[in-house]
Amino acid sequence: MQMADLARLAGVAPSTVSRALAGSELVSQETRERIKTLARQFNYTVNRAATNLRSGINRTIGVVVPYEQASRQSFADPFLHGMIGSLADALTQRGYEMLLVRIDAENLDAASALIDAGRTAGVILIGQWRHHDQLTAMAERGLPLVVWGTQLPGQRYCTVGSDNHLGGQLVARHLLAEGRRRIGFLGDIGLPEVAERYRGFAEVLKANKVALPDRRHASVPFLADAGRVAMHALLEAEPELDAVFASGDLLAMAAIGALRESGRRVPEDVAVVGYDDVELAAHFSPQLTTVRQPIHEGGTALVEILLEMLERGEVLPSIQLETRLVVRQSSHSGEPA
Amino acid sequence: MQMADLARLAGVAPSTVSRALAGSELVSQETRERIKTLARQFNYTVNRAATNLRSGINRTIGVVVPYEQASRQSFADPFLHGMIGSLADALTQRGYEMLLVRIDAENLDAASALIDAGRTAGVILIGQWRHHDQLTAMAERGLPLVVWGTQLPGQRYCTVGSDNHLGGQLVARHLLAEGRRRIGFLGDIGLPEVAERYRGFAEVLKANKVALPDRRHASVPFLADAGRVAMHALLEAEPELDAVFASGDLLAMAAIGALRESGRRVPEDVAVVGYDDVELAAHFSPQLTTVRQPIHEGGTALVEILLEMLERGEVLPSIQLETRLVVRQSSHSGEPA
DNA sequence: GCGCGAATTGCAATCGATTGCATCAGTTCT
DNA sequence: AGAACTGATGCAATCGATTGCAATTCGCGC
Repeated sequence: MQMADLARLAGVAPSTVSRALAGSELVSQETRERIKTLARQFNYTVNRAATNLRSGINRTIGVVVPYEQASRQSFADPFLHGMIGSLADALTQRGYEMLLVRIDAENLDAASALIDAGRTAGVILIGQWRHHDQLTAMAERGLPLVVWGTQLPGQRYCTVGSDNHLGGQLVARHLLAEGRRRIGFLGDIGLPEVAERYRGFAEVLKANKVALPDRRHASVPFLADAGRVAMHALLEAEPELDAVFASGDLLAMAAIGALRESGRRVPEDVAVVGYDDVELAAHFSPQLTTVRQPIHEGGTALVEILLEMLERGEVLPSIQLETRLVVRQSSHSGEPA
Repeated sequence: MQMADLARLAGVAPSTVSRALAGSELVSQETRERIKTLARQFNYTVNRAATNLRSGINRTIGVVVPYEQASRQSFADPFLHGMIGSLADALTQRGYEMLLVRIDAENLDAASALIDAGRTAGVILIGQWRHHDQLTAMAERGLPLVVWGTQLPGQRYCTVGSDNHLGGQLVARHLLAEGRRRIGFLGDIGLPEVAERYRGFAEVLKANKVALPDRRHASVPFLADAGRVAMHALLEAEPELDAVFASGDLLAMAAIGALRESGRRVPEDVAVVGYDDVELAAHFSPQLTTVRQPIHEGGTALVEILLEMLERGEVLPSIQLETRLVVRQSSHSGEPA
């Protein structure tokens, strides 16, 4: 069943059917209704590939979730999940479709093939990973691209994200105020976002003359198992640890599990702070202190900026979302250790 | 830049370029290499809409995640998230693309438009929701469709899922063995999967002459907040509750939070069992006892069955995945209450 | 009664690829 | 040398829609 068939059934030309289904005013109200009804009756839907080809209009957006060969399955992070949900909703609401694509993080510019092939109108990339350079190159080729991540100096592409540097500072100040002094850090500073969090965090500690030796920093991907293992290692290296800043809520939760296993209480013995404020953070036990990244606003912003870039044909400036610390139980004891 | 341009650059006909890029043996090895190199140099990628239109081949699959108007944002469930990740990986690995689509759960057959429009080759639907009838109608129209859900008697479409009935039984037996007698249930039995879990659960209780009055059953969607509220309500109605079976891990976690708030200990005062075994279940505290749904296998099975259905052009039989109880801390106390 | 404009509808070219068939050069065989 | 065949490439129709422009109809004013 195709447009020509429907045209025959309706006794009109295909062009009229095309216009009618598109709701064009050029077709009389009556004909329009008649054709639409007929289409519904016969389960006819306009072929998307043909429309796309002829009109050049494409209303699908590629959402790229890179994976790292090394740390198999980077899809386990609840923050990432929330972001995908938020993007799906934002795109659907604006009448766009969402193509979910996984590519190798070592080869981020494979994402540009989506656009070159006319597959998607634009691309939303989740995370900068280790390839700032590739992203810059893509933006300079004029590819419509928006990245969830942190804003780096002199950056040519558009990012949306929280103020990671500030976030790190907030955590450090909070833990210091809680009287903690032997503070560890969990996260992979090879990733720009994490690096910024670490930078803000380390700055404040330094300004307060609190040491942050290397042994208090465990490099670990966003995976629960890895987090647990890393936390145990951290405790081994520094048994007197009294607080941990995990660069993601998933890591924070895994860390809490490990701390419990080692016989420590949270927050009494060790305070834990996460990053993201995923939905479960408020329902975890103990409820998780964390830096809130407004996920819903983030998804909406990514979509809106990308769509505006498509319309205007130019790269728009990056955005930093409101970033604040949400203090809950995991870091807040009446009597700090 | 399109195929004709590349043909001109290479000094050959477009047809040759087409064959070369498709890796056809009809083109000499040498020409093929030359054209491929040229294409790479100029960032040329074959237009997908055109290919799709002409060849009729479509390698994208629609993954449909329904939402319920009533319980806003059904995208918060970690099990759902894991499933999406698993599907994305399985599809990518087989060279398919994944279109993530949200539709109104009241109108599931909107999913068929994806296929009618040639947008996707087939559809994977997550959850049966309340519209068994619509799904049956779709399958009878011959739409390539696979559903994550539970197998219902006389069903005409293909489902993949755990053995929900067995799962419910396992939970009941376990809780009884732990000495629990006043057991509550959290979940919406309007959903077939949950209904089956409840059926198995209730059967075993009945067979053991343990009462399951209505006041011990709270109907609640898969949302953390709702779970928390429902758990409090359950405690109000039945303060002596000594166990809860939550029909999803998210609900179980929320329930544990609520139990703590009410001053009860888990598992000493109240045992909690979930369903799904999401990744975090093992890292929660207390570690969550739950019925394992093998998510990775599930995603793989959904994809493989759908692809085979596309190939064979017929509906394949449903599958029930291995279903077992994973006993962890949340339900297992040395001395049951 | 004729011309003119507005409202509808139809014609045919077009989007960017794919593919059956024809073509052509070069070998091989007799 | 000519026929038959093989391997590589080109020609042109085709996929299913959209859209600029032409054509038709109708009402209305003069």
